[in-house]
Amino acid sequence: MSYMKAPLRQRHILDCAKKVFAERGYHAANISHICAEAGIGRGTLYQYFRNKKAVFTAILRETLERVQALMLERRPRRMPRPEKLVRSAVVDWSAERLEQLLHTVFEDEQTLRITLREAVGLDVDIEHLLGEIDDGLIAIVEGDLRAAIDAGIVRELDAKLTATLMVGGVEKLALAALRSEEPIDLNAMARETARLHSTGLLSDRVRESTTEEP
Amino acid sequence: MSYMKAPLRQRHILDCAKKVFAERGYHAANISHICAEAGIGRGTLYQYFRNKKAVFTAILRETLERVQALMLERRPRRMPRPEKLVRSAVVDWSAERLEQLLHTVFEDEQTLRITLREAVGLDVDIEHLLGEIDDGLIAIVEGDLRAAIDAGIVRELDAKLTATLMVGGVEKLALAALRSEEPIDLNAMARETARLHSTGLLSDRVRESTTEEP
Amino acid sequence: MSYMKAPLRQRHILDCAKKVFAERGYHAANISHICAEAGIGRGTLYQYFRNKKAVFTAILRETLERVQALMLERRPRRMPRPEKLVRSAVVDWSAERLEQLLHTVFEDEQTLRITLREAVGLDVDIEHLLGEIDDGLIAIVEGDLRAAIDAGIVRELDAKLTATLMVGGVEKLALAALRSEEPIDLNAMARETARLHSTGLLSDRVRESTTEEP
Amino acid sequence: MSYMKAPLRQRHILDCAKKVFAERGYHAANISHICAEAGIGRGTLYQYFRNKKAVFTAILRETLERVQALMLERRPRRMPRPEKLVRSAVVDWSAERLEQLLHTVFEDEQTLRITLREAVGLDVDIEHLLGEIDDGLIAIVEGDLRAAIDAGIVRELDAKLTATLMVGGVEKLALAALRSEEPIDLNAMARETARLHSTGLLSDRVRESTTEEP
DNA sequence: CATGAATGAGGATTCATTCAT
DNA sequence: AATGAATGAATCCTCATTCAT
Repeated sequence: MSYMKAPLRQRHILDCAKKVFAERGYHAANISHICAEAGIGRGTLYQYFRNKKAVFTAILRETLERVQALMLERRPRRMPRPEKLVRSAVVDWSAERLEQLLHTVFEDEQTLRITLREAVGLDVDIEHLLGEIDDGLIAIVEGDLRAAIDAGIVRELDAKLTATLMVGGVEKLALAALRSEEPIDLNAMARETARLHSTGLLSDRVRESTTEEP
Repeated sequence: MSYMKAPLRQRHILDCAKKVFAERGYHAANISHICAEAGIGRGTLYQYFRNKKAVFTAILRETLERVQALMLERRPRRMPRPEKLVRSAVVDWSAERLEQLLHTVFEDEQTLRITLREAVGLDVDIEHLLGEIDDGLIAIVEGDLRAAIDAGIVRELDAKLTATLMVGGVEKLALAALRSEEPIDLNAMARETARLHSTGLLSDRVRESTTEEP
Repeated sequence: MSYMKAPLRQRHILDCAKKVFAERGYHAANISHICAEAGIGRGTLYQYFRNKKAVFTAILRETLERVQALMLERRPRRMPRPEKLVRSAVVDWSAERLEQLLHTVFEDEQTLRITLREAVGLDVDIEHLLGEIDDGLIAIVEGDLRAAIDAGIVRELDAKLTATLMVGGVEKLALAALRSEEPIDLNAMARETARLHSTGLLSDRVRESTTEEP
Repeated sequence: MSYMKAPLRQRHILDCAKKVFAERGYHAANISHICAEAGIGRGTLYQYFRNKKAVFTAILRETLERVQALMLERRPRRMPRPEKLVRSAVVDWSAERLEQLLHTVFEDEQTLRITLREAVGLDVDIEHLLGEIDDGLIAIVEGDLRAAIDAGIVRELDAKLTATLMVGGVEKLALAALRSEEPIDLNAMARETARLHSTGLLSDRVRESTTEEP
């Protein structure tokens, strides 16, 4: 095809592959599909990637790198004392943190689709990568949680487990949206997740404990 | 191999296929693997299932049927007035409901693995089945939530969205356990999920709203 | 199924097989189709026929037997002297003979279809049977021709070759009708064939030979 | 095997396939046989043809194309007045036309065998192609007949039906020759067919009609 | 006899990958 | 470097036939 410097072309192939994998899934996506999308010959792809799986893992690895970059970058900052805060402010802050996380990791819908759907259940190596991405996501949320616990904003709880529940919840919202072919609004999802998890389900009418006077 | 009446053999094949699919995933599992596991010739399988996909969907369909049976069966009962309840009791009850749900739907680890991992991202038909299972799970939790809202136990909130978050959360716990090859303790997961979602994250030290006096 | 004496059941299977083979052709017709049509179990068929091919050849053999019976039966009779005859009478007689032949051999449309279409190009044994049927048909026409030549009604010509042309012609008419899904009118075909072959194409205006005076 | 540019290789495969199909028939011919004959790997064939049937129909389609080309090319020319002609000249001319037709359409014995034997009774699509070939052949002969009728050389008759009879006759001769494994002499067949059909069977001694004077 | 459960040889087809040009 | 022609391992699936019940 047209001239392109090697790194540029690699980037180009990766973008096309991401599109094709997102649309068809790993197995249904052929090397031919990717090469056609990229406008290159079938042999050319093999000058940039060792094999099909290498193309796929390269995509996941980019996602993982974004997650890991975020882990380093998002050192928990000092937090205000809880007495200075109202619940709604915490929810807002929490939602923003989650939004930022989701937007960074799932930078486009294709990445979301690949990570949450097409890469699932493929192969041990890919499963491992997926695990690392998940661990990263959870670790980030967990970090925030720990900081908030330390600051007395969040009560004492199992931070990792809680982070897993939160990430799983928000991902399920995304999956449901993927399925219904609605446009995906990560912000709304983050906001709802933050709200529910912060405040909990129970009505104020439920008593705190038995020991309360009648 | 040995003689077996049709319905029995079908059952037998299905059980073996479930095992093989859970162990190797859809694509890596060959018809030969399943037949070897079942101790039958390759042709025999085709007397009971149209093709490989039909075997797989039969497994999912059984799971779906359990979900749907539970939907009918689990009509929400009368609930006590919230003033009669303490939080821990609600959490216990909620956890029990979730446990029951998980145990019924994911009756064994193989089913769990197939539903949450191996069936993901395969094909539109399978995706559709998975969607129905998910919808069922969520609808069941949603029903409980609505009943609790009506009884004043749970505050007013988007029941479906909340149910989705809860189901997603608990499934993520299960997935994480699958990955780490720990034994899977659905009860613990249900319990933790119920606790977190009931009570929320925030410490009591965070004020309810700005308007409160100092 | 219902009780049936052996020869009767064999007959029944053969009739059903004929129907199925005519409708679907040899390869597309499964043993299952035939057994379903006959209302018997798949194993039962093998008590009456050695294998699939034996069923098919049995059908062809019946046709062949009809042809051979006709060969014996249709000894050429005395024919009138040609001077006693007019062309139209000869055509009529010839058409009748051909009609009789076709009706006897192709006793129903299924037989016609199987003999002319479904049995063609299958296998050496079947090809051989088909050849015998063809030879028989041709020999019968040839016999008539020879008798007519001896009687001076038909001019001296290669009787076998001529018979082949006639049989081929009328079969082609039948094949064309099969293709167009028109109802098959063997009588009309016989009549037209007889007429053309008797009289020839040429107009009277074409001179007999060069030596004629101007 | 060795490198070959696409169109050349396609041609090569087609020629080899023709040979194999002619020798073994459609069902007995495996893809492996064809590839072995062509000296290529099994996968290579699928770069040029979608599937086995596509290879076969490509062969038939080439035959059909030759027939259709001939239809366009062979516009009936002016014919002399019948009074200028003698029968033998007409027969010669007619035979030549038929020879030309047969040689063009059945350019080799393989094509003949495939068209008349191996392609018969296979499948609706193939049957349709065969029908088109037949229709073309018949239309060509029919065109000649109509021209000859217009010129007064051939008497008034059903041109299409007559053409069908002629084509069927000559094809039967070819089939008989195929069966007996004699070498196939299309010229001789054309000649005999032309002669018989032109002149008819009847001896001159049969009177034209009853109304003739004694 | 009748049945239908079990079988496995046999073939078509796909597609990632290699390699000559 | 780019191409696309060639490859063949890998696998699903069909269906005639056998045989236990």
